[in-house]
Amino acid sequence: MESKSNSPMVDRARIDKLLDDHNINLTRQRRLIADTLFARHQHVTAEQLFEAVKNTGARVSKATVYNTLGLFVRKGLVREVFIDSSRTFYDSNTSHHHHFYNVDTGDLIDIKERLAPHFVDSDLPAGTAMEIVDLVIRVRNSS
Amino acid sequence: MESKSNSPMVDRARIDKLLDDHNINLTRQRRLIADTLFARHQHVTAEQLFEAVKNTGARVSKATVYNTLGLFVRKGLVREVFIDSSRTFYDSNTSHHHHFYNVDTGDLIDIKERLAPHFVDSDLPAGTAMEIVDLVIRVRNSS
DNA sequence: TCATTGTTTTAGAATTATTCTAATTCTAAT
DNA sequence: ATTAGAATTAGAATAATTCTAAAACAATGA
Repeated sequence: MESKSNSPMVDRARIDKLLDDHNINLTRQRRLIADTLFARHQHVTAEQLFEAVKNTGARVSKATVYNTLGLFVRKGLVREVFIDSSRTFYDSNTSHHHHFYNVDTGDLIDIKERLAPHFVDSDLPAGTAMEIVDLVIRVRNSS
Repeated sequence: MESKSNSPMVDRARIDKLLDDHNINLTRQRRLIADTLFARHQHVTAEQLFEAVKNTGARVSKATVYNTLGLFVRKGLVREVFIDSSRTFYDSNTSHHHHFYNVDTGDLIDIKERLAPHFVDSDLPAGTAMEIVDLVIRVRNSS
């Protein structure tokens, strides 16, 4: 039994259900991208994901990787983490957590503890509601 | 008494001293950029600053605005705040504080209180040292 | 079943933020 | 003044991201 897929067959149903549960229409490209992205918990850039998908032998354009990641973000499947102007990461873990970013290695590491301060509505600017809290702690290798 | 400068003469000495105190060589372009940037506390993108400088009648290239902002960041005169892939703000206030970002208006608003969690060395990944804590609370207009 | 129409998705092309590098300007020494 | 080296500038190149026109798909009716 052969397969061109980059993930074991047992995962196919899981990925399909994941997309379906989030009201995302199934397409060949979206499956390929999701297979690679959700193979494990990871932080990847659009470029890295594009390369990873390409390495499975699949043909998907970079624009589609961007479009699909944007869709996944809107649908709550992945979370965007903005590190700097040329490093937007996509985190396959959407649970509420924060990140260490190692400026020397480029690694993004989860902060397990919920150490973020708690904000209540009255803390926010008048007429606004909280969307999301982004906490990134930049660290460097202590040489 | 006339002046092509976009800031009152009383500020000239202040700006010059500011750059000098941070070991930044004075040049025509850097003065023009700093005059506009430090006219008041503000959060601006490189593009906005470029336009603002241009509106004073001065001729400075956009590349120089980018290069100069990068230099100012390295010298600790301004702080970079990464909001998303096409919105890097430069904050003329370098004191330790965080931001509300209104996704509807694009406004960046200081959080006065030091509500960020306190991290000690042992909280950090092994072999790393803290660089900076970036906390951005995204809010939206509650319609 | 097969057009027809409207909707969704894809990906090449265009855009735009940012960086790079070659040319220019400045500084210091002779 | 002239040269040599360092610092600075800005036009050109790059690369991340978005746009849009074409392609694929879905739904409807003859």
